[in-house]
Amino acid sequence: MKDLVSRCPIEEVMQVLSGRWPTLLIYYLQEGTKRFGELRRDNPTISHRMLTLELRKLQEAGIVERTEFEGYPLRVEYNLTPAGHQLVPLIDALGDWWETHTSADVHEVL
Amino acid sequence: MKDLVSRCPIEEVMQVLSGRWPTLLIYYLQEGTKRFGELRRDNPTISHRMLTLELRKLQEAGIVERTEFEGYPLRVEYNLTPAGHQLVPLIDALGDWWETHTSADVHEVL
DNA sequence: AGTAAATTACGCACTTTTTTGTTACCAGGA
DNA sequence: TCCTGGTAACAAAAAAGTGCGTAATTTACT
Repeated sequence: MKDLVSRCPIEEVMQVLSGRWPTLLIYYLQEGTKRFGELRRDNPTISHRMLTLELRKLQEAGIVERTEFEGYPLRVEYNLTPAGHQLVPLIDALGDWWETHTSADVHEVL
Repeated sequence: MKDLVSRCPIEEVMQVLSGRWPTLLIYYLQEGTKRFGELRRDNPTISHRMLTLELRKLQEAGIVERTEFEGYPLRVEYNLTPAGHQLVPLIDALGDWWETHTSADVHEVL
């Protein structure tokens, strides 16, 4: 998904939230401040390249805040911004919708 | 995003909604029944292969319903399912969140 | 005391994998 | 022949993974 096809805000959010990692990272950051290495341990299958890339993207989108501390070894902390926190219930709502609509329903792919 | 990393419903929805097209297609189908060709005209930059692929995915996810009519030339109609309609406000909420949080805010990337 | 090694959060270049696009082809009636 | 709504095969593009390097300080060993 290189660039957008419309100027619709929905397309813009989805560009940020699309993929396996954004919502997972938001989910873990919701628990509180996390360091780079902690996030790696939280999701062991992400590569460090992807993790930095995704964190940068979320940061640019104003969802995540990055704080770098002086000293060695380098220490960096990640948090959700206020906007990021506001986003959480919306994402949860999607999860809830999915659960309810896949449980009772008719269209099951068996 | 080949397969999932957790059994979290959020990851499952995002697998379906990720990418440029799913939300756009839902948006257009919200207007009512659409035929394959109409959807192509609605989003001229999608390739017909992608369109079929995405529609199949949405269909399997229980968001879209496909109705095939006998006769030639072949006629096929697409609709949102009830679950699909319920999903719309949730997606809109994301768009609204994006709008409000990118407009007033501090983290602008200029 | 002196040296070696580990630590943290990446960036960069290169390779592999995955996704998307392109083209050709199908059916049968107007 | 064109129309519709596809499918299948191959090609191109994009995304993701891998391994190496880096910085300055602690810790580990001899």
